[in-house]
Amino acid sequence: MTDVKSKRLAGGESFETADRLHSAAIHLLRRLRVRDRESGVGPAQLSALSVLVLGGGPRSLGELAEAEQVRPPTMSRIVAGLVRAGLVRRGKTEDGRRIRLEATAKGTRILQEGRQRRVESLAQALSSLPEADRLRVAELTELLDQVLRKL
Amino acid sequence: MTDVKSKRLAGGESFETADRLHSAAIHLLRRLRVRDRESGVGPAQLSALSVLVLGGGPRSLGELAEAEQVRPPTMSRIVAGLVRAGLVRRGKTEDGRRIRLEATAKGTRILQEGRQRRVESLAQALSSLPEADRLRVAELTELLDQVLRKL
DNA sequence: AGAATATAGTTAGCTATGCTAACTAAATTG
DNA sequence: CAATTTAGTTAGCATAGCTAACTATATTCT
Repeated sequence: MTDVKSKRLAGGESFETADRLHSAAIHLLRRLRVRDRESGVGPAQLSALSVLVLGGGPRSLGELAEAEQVRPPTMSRIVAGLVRAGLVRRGKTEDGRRIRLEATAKGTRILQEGRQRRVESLAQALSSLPEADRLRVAELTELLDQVLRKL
Repeated sequence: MTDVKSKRLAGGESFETADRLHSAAIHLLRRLRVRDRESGVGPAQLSALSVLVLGGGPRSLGELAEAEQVRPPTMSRIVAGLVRAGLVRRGKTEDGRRIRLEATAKGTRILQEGRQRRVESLAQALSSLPEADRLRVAELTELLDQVLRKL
């Protein structure tokens, strides 16, 4: 398992890039997550809420769990917190087992505000880059989205 | 607070890019963190350990807390877990209040293995890209490092 | 020197978030 | 219509975030 070379053969020179990308993502979120605490909503709740608000409408609990890569019991509790806080509404579906989860107006507002705060400082850092680099980052972010779809 | 325009003036058109970059980072880590669980070491412990192993040598608890953007009591408990698991060693310094935290050989090994696993799937996704795109992702990573230094 | 203050870490207690195991209720299948 | 499968919840455990309050060591001030 400590044999780095065999893994490099599998991943090619991509390993180095992957490692740095991973590290950059960690440090990026580590900085931004501090601002999330201002919203008074936990990080998992905020993330689940963002799927409901930005991810295109209502979902079942199982779909939410899948999107967030957590187990159903974990999502069940996260949703319970969101409902208690009045940020998400539980609805019924044709299938009596499934629930329909939808963000409330308050939930949508809270999420947008938090998102605003979070992204603000990152946007400022980007602004300080030279024009050319800024455009390049925008361009490459698209590419990154493509890579993530393959994960 | 819901006035997006005023923020866009502050951050310029960078806001859109920042938002997407932020989202990409979230999704990236959401996928990779699942594999971290295989190591049997919690995410906060793993991250703190990585600072000690990859961040260039021993640190005090306060420095670790700063690097991880958490409060001292939180880091105190994270370190306690790492020491209990034999991954980190507590040492003394000239200043009797400060402690010197250093990764053990086992800690270093565990971290490298986990890092390997984590990055593996990302590296594979990168490998499936056309050569040109792969180089562009590498480019983005460099730019991203620059941006992070400004955060 | 000795008292007052500041700094580094820890402990205690709260909430949130991950998990697995075991349960309930509804739908589907045989 | 009984057996199985599926969706979600409940219970119980560990980790990880916080603040408040404490201990111990250093530093500063009289």
